[in-house]
Amino acid sequence: MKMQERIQKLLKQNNLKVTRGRKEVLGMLMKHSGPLTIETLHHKMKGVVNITTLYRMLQQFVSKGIVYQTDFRDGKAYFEFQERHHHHITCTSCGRKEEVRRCFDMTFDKVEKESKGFATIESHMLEFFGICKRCQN
Amino acid sequence: MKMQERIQKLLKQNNLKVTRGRKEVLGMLMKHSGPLTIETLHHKMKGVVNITTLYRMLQQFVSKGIVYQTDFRDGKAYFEFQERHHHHITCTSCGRKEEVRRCFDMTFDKVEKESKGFATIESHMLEFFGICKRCQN
DNA sequence: TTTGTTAATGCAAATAATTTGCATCTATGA
DNA sequence: TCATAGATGCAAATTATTTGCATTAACAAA
Repeated sequence: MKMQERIQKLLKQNNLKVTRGRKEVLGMLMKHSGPLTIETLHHKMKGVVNITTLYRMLQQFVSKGIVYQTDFRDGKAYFEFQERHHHHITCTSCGRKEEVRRCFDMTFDKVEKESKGFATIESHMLEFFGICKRCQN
Repeated sequence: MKMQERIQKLLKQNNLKVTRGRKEVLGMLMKHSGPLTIETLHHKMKGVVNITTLYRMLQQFVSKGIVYQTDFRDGKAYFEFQERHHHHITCTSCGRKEEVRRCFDMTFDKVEKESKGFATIESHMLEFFGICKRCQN
């Protein structure tokens, strides 16, 4: 399936109007591998969408589960479209990031069952921090 | 062991000077259960430490592994002193939080082994999001 | 195709979070 | 007691995020 077609489907499934802005932003996230800040994303899309709209758009994408939102302890939010769900390790010295392909979803089912106040877990965020080999030398 | 004694030990072990500010801040984090923002912490300690110092202090505590830093997708950082390491579920509707006592450290060892670029994982951050039972009704 | 409704967007401004530079002070080891 | 590196405070700058409101565009129904 072509990307534009896929984006259209994805938006409709989530009751979101198919606008030029959304198509472009989702497209950019799909093409780009790795998490992006709003600022960077805005830069990459110069002129296409206002930064306020970007904030609102991404909030929606995250709440619909289309986009993964995460945090690398540097004071800004990161967003990533994930072909397969995954996480990251970040070097606390240089910021280098590596994908963590391992999936923890099975363990997470147990969290749901053990919770008193929550019936459903919709999403999670998991990030690792360490010193990369390059920085260690 | 008394709390003040414990704090002193904790700071010395981490090559941090034992200052009044650090003792008070760590003490406050220990007494309070649950994650706090810098803003809230600053409020609770009115007059004792400057907010800039608080930022620097907490950054150190986190990098030394004394304090757990996390993120609840609301644009600010949260800090928690954890007697036993744990995580949280947050309601995306009302913000209510519940502790997740389950420990994932065994699984995380595997992440370390499987990584190419990182030899040691120093910390991680794991947060769950969903709708709490109260909001579901 | 036209129209009405509702959601989406842009813009300007406000607010909130975090960082920086620099001068001063203080904990601690010699 | 003294020297020094690290810790702190203050003011200001920077960066991230949100709000209110007016305008526009998507799309379902006529």
